Parts: sequence; C-alpha cells; structure tokens
Amino acid sequence: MSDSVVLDPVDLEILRLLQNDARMTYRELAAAVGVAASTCLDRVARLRRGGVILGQVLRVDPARLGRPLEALLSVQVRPHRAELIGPFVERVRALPQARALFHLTGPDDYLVHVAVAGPAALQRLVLEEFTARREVARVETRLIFGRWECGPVLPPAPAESGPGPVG
Amino acid sequence: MSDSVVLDPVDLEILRLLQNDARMTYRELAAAVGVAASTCLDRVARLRRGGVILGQVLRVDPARLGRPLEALLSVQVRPHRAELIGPFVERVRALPQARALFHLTGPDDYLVHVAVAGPAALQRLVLEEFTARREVARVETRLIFGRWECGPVLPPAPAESGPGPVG
DNA sequence: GGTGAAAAAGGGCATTC
DNA sequence: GAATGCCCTTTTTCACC
Repeated sequence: MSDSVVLDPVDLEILRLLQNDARMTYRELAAAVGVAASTCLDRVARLRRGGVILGQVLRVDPARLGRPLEALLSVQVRPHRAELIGPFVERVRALPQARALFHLTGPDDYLVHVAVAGPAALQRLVLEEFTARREVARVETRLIFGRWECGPVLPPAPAESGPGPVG
Repeated sequence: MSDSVVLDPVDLEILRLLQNDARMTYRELAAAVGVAASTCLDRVARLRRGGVILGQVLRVDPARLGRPLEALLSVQVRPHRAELIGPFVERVRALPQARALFHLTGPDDYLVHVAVAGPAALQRLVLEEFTARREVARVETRLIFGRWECGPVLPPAPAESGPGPVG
C-alpha cells in the first residue's frame, strides 16, 4: 500500500483493458499492450501492491437473480450524528437488496441503490427497513429506468495530450 | 442467454463468494461451498451461459488514479425527448470522469456519478460538459463523503428460510 | 485422474540516474 | 555502480476434458 505509485501509459492501458474484462490472460494483455507477458505480470502485481487495483469482482445481473426492479432511495437521517449513522450504514449494507450506498452533501444524507423483485417488494423495503426506523426522517424513492456503469475512470486513448498527473 | 436459469443454494453461494473475490480458484471455491471442483466449474460455466454472470472486472481506486473527489450530478434534460437524450447519454458515457449513469423517474432525469481531481476540476466538468449544453436545463452537484459498493444482491447466508423465488 | 495451458518465481541483460 | 524495468526460462498450479 505504498502511496507513491506512478503510472505510465503502459499501466494505464493495462488497467483500461482489465477493467473491461479481467479474465484476459497475460499473453493477450501483452499482445494488446505491446510488452512481454512477464512484464504485464510484473505491472499488475505492482498495481495490486500499490493499491491501485483493489480487487477483481464478478458482474452479476440482478434481474437474473429475481430482482429486475432497481431504485434509488434518498434518505435523511435525523439527527445526523455519528452514533446514529454508524448503525444505519451497517444495517443498509447488510440488506441483500442494497447494491450501493453513498453518503452525500446536501439535504439528503444518503443515497441507496437497491434492486428488488417488483413494486410491492420495493414498497415493503422502504416501509420496513427505512421509514420504520426512528432515525430516518425522510425517504424519497426514484425508479431506475436504465443504468450504465462506465467503469473506466481512465482516458479511452492511452496518451495523446497527456492525461495529467496520475501519480 | 437462456432466460430460465434456476438457482439453487450452491449457485447462490458460488456467486456470493465470487462477487467478493473473482480470483478465487475453483479448488478454493469447491472447498468453501462443499462440492467438487469440477462441479464448481460446471456451475460457473452454466451461470455464464445463462447470463447471470455478466463478466469479471477490475476494481480500481479512482483516488490512486488522480481522481480523489467524487460527486453525484443530478441533471435535468429538457425537452426530455429521445433524439436529445441519446446523444446526451453517449456523451456522458464517453467522459473519463464518469463512473456511472442512471436514468431516473422524478424531476431530475439523470444522475451521474463522477470522479475528479478536485473542486476546480469538478467545477470545470460541470460547466463545460453539462451546463454548457443546450439540452441540459439544470445541474445539481452533491459531493460524496463516502461510498460503499455492497455488491452482493444476494442473501448473506446461503439458505435458512429460503431466499424466495430466484429463477 | 490426466493433459495442456496459464500463472508465478527466479535470473540475466539493458538502460538510467 | 546501484537501481529499475524488461524479458526469457523454469517450476508450479490451475482449468478443462
């Protein structure tokens, strides 16, 4: 977890490719990037050690798991104090319906991304797990029509005018 | 891509484990789940074919890539017509700062999750890529204090009273 | 269980500061 | 001349049948 990880164009290209498909072999990676496979291995190991690569996870389709309806819940927690929001966060994270949780600035303290079986399940989730709790002052529910996870965070082209300081 | 994928507790446990760490070997997976490694292989292949498993991606730390500040932008696109929102969505997805994009019900049409280098970069992004566009009627920016991606979407325990219909 | 392939591990060579 | 990065080779492990 050294905090002085400097990234060159090769690192960026490796990250970009692996973000799209982490199952690529080092051979394929090497061919695409233009270095030796062992070099790719070294680079990836270094990025792992440096904390740039946090892990490798499975992308699963919630609809195929019986949760085709997704929504965002804006939640006000009042009073907004540490001893209340700690348990709140833990409780939300433990919900199987929860996909993501954001602590935000602004009038709504939290935004919760959930996936449920349908409208009835959504209603039940909101009523039983959120508004029923004393520290939850307000919940606003918005349905998700469509969602795009644009993983990159990286410039699509490896380096043209330079992506700026990334060390 | 058959749409009749029925999941049993073994499938759910496999998915749950691989969602936390997709680098697990089939041996480790088999030991954890309590079945043969070849069975795990078959199950995972079936889940891939069935579209339950969409892929395997790298989790990267945006802060280590020079984008330590994250925010959510609520965007109103007016008029909210298909010929305007198509290009808008494509444009947003092409931004290297964009991490996710949601199309929502409610007064705000889109929610964009972005990661930037700092407040100045955020201001520049909002002004140049959003409010400068004619179809963007309003942008509301909220900073992200903290974020938890609770990947699961699955019950934490494999099966106690039954996770309900998930086929 | 067996086979072929991929991932680690180790060492040599070049380049740089 | 010490260090770093790249590449090749070997060993080990894993995926797949």
